[in-house]
Amino acid sequence: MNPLVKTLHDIHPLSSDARESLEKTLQKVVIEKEEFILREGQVCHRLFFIEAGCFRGYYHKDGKEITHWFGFEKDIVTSFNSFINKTASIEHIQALETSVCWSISYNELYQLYDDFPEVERLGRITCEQYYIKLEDRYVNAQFQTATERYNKMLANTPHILQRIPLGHIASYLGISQETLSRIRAKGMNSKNSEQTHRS
Amino acid sequence: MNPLVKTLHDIHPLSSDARESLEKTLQKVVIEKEEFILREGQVCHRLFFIEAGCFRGYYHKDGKEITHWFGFEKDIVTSFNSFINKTASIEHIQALETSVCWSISYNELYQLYDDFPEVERLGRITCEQYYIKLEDRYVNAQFQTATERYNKMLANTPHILQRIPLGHIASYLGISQETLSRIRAKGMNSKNSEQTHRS
DNA sequence: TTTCCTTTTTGACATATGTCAAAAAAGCCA
DNA sequence: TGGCTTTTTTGACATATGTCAAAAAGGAAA
Repeated sequence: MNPLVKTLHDIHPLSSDARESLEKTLQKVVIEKEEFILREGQVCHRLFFIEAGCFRGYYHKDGKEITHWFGFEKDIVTSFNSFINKTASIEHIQALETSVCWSISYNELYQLYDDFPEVERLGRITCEQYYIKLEDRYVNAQFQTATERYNKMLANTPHILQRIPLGHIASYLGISQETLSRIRAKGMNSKNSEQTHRS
Repeated sequence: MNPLVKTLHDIHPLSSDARESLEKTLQKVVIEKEEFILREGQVCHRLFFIEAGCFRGYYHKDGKEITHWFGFEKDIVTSFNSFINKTASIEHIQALETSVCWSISYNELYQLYDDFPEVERLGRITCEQYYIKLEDRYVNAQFQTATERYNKMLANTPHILQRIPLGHIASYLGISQETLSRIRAKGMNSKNSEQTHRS
């Protein structure tokens, strides 16, 4: 079974008709490292489900790149506002590793919503889950110190630290790379010493 | 017609059966200024649609209150994570003015989702819209300066500044009240002089 | 108006983080 | 291995914002 369909089916059961339509619609696509699936200013017409690899979304501010999200295996990637409202995207979406995805267009997805209420339910549930994750990130972002944000990342999503250059991570945390470096240096002596074990 | 039902119907048409069920289910409730509809630690079992009035969501950090959202007329208010996942809420929800709301319980809502695909569609669309708004706030929160955040608020949601004490707004913007006061003082001389016109 | 209470502003100083430049370390590959 | 590039760290200094305390301003009620 297509891995996305399996993931969805585990969240909420799909009829065999819905499964079949989904499988027929999803397109497999391989994106090379550094390649873009969306550029600032374009309208995002597709969703991507990551089977393997990772992506980042970023935009430019004062000449600097601001990375505001990462996507990994089992994540759904799109420029949300652009996809839903058909507006020009403010962000670039770039593969950080050569990645394997399953992709569906806006029109295909909405046809499935019309044909299969279970699919629309999955759409609703998925959106709710992403909302909750974003809300958590939001509270972190605005109301915790940089050190707290880094430590939370170390505790909750250490895989990000292992796969992504620190420059992107600093940007994601909303601090300069130098500040991130200093936060890491301080943490070294204490119990959170896993960084020292890298080979 | 119930104002929430009208708002929903304008987004996506509801069958008369669905409208009727909704109207039957929604409970009108008046909440006094300063009163809470949810306390930290409780599970949030209900959604509230604001017909008139306003609310804030806040939690405590280092002994201080952190306000992380406001809700006004036509907004839907709940502790999202708690409502969806039935977990203890980390936030308090408090009326900032005496408010009139329409309320529905989790079980009632999910019964409507089962009975009427149009209602579930509205649930999906509403969630998508709230996601987009939150994403915008997130990008603001983490990647703009306090002055930029304040000016954006002045441009996009001036009604908030007129209805809510500056202490709450400073907290919402992620800065101290003193810093907000200084930002406002600086803006005074320039074109954004609307604060000076207050009677 | 006068008093009282709340909200907002101002001042002095402390701290976190940013910026720019350079050094050090790590990764890559011929 | 040696040389080249990229990534990460370190240092010196600038700036934004926080904290605490007090003053000023604004609102409500007698």
